[in-house]
Amino acid sequence: MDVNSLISEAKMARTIKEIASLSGVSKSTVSRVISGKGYASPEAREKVLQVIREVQYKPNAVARAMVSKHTGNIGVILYRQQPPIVSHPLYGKILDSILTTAAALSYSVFVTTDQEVSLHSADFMLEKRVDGLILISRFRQNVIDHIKNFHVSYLMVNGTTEDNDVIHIVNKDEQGGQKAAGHLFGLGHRRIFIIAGPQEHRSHNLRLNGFCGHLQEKGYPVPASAVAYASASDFAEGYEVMRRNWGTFANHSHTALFATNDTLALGAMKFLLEKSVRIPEQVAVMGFDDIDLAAMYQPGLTTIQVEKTKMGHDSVIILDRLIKHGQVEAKMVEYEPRLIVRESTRR
Amino acid sequence: MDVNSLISEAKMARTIKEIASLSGVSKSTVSRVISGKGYASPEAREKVLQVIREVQYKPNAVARAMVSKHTGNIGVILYRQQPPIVSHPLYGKILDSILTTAAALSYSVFVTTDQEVSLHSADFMLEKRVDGLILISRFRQNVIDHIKNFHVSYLMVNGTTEDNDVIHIVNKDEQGGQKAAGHLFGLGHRRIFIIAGPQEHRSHNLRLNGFCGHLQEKGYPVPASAVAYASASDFAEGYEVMRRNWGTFANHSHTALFATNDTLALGAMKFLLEKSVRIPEQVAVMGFDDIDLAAMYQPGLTTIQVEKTKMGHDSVIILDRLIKHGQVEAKMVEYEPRLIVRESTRR
DNA sequence: CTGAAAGCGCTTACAG
DNA sequence: CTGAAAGCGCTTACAG
Repeated sequence: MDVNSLISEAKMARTIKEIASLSGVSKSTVSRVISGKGYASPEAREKVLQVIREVQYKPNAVARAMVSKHTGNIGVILYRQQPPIVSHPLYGKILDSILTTAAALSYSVFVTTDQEVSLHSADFMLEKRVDGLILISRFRQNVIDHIKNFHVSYLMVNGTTEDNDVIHIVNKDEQGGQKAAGHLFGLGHRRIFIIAGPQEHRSHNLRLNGFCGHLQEKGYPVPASAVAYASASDFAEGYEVMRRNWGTFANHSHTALFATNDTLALGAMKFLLEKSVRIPEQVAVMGFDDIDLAAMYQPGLTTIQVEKTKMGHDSVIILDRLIKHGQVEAKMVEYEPRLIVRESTRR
Repeated sequence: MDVNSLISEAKMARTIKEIASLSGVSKSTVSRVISGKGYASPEAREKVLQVIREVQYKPNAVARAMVSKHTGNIGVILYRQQPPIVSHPLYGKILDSILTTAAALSYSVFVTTDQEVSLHSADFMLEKRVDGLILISRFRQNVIDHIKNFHVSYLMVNGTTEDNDVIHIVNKDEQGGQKAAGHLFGLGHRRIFIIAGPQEHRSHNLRLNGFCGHLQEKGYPVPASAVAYASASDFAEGYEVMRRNWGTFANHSHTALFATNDTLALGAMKFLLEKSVRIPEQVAVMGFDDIDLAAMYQPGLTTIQVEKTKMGHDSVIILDRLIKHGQVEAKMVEYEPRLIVRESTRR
């Protein structure tokens, strides 16, 4: 059978063996010209390359992985009880950046989601023999311990864990909380209401602490009555918490509102706007994260910017180093958050 | 070497061979108890299962794929020139649904992004020997032709192509456009301004046609001066187009605005709100898609809901059938869009 | 019910 | 410079 008759057939998945026979050389030689390592005469090389082009041969990455012991795949596990998964305003951005960076380094990426305590996704990724794992959000210690048990590179982005062995990529949330407080305080606000997201999340907890700590230092400790704890961190909950606390809020003549993330802040802001509260004239509002929506809202939301793109990018770069060298310089990478002032606090 | 000494070692990737020797049976038997097909004595089964548990054996999916000829992986290629990729308000939702459904069917999913004309991602997925491919958004014909060349199941979600061989999963955009026009017309609006997204996108084009067609039927054809063409479909562009057309808009005393997607509508709305235009009293505004942001905005945006979750879900179900049976009932699956009325058109 | 053998599509030494 | 052989970790007939 000659090359042309093969070309006219429907393209099936070819093998290196077929390429070898069509080129009149051995499998070994084909393998060498494809990989570019090992010798091959110019003539052999030329012929092989030509055949490969003609039959549109695509090397089988599965077979390659089988012998090379690495798949060129990484897994991203995003803990979420339910959607939004990738459409989460913060994690989606981190993931975008992970995808872009991974592609540049020729990794393919599996994206999975799982319950906080479940080992299922992790096991699945382990079976697929991913070269590395990126954990986003909060994972229980049993999941971490389980992953640690196996020889796989992994790290955690924006996560919660007391485990110091785990490589962390995080925002300086406490410092961000301080900056937020500093901004509002500098504007003259003394009676500030706070909507605090779930405190078992490291970031919400640190942001709240940073915020309150700064005001305390200034001599204006935050009274317990000025903090409302949200049981979730989404828009609907922000709206609802504000609604529930509307009485308290108005009675104590608060002049500003801080929420430990933008989504909560925006939910609360929608409620305030519905009540015809003028923002920022009557109430200044601040969030945290700088999700896209913060700039889109009217009025634009003042916030503390988390380096989502940098976090995603660096997580892949660091994971790549971990995969290739088995170790990495620092256990903890922290990013300085930045104050973004928009109309919601501007006078 | 006995089981206990092995357990105490760091867990390396085990092989079926080790399990066999630890259990005192052959590889074949181990394979049979794992797969559950083929006979194995209760004693053998018990012993093997116990050893597997003890050493935390994870079967190597790569080796499995090598022989079974299917990887259990599917690839999602999302065409995007640049971010947002997964954080795109519409595609992110579709992807969430794809991830959830794929997980339920035990598929792992690769998420990649690519330029419209590039074959790179497709080739990469082909080399990884994915069982199937989901194409989201617009792909040029050369990419489609290229994929078609290989024996891989694939389909297109919310995409643009004249190729009738391709299985499509789409929203009834033209009908949606008619519904939008019907709603505004029913409210008494006769002078409606339109911001139309890039017309090379099937959906923007059909939405515009449906909208204009309906008004024409009612005897109120849309004058060319009432349509502004946007060169992109994002928020910034919506804002900018509204800004540029503000003069025309006000002069011709338009009472309503329709944009071919929510993001454009919201951008325009932000501009109007900044100009202190009262919505909906002075201008009613409508978008299309029903992204999360539409409900979050103040005022909430009236829109035409696209079945994002259903589209994502069904794309996986259909792809799965295609993978398993090589064919599928219908070439085209269309969803009926639904009108969602919110404050932006409510009086 | 069980094991030895062959084979999936590659790569990697090792002879020549 | 090139080819034959072994092997990656499984599964699948095929004998026994």
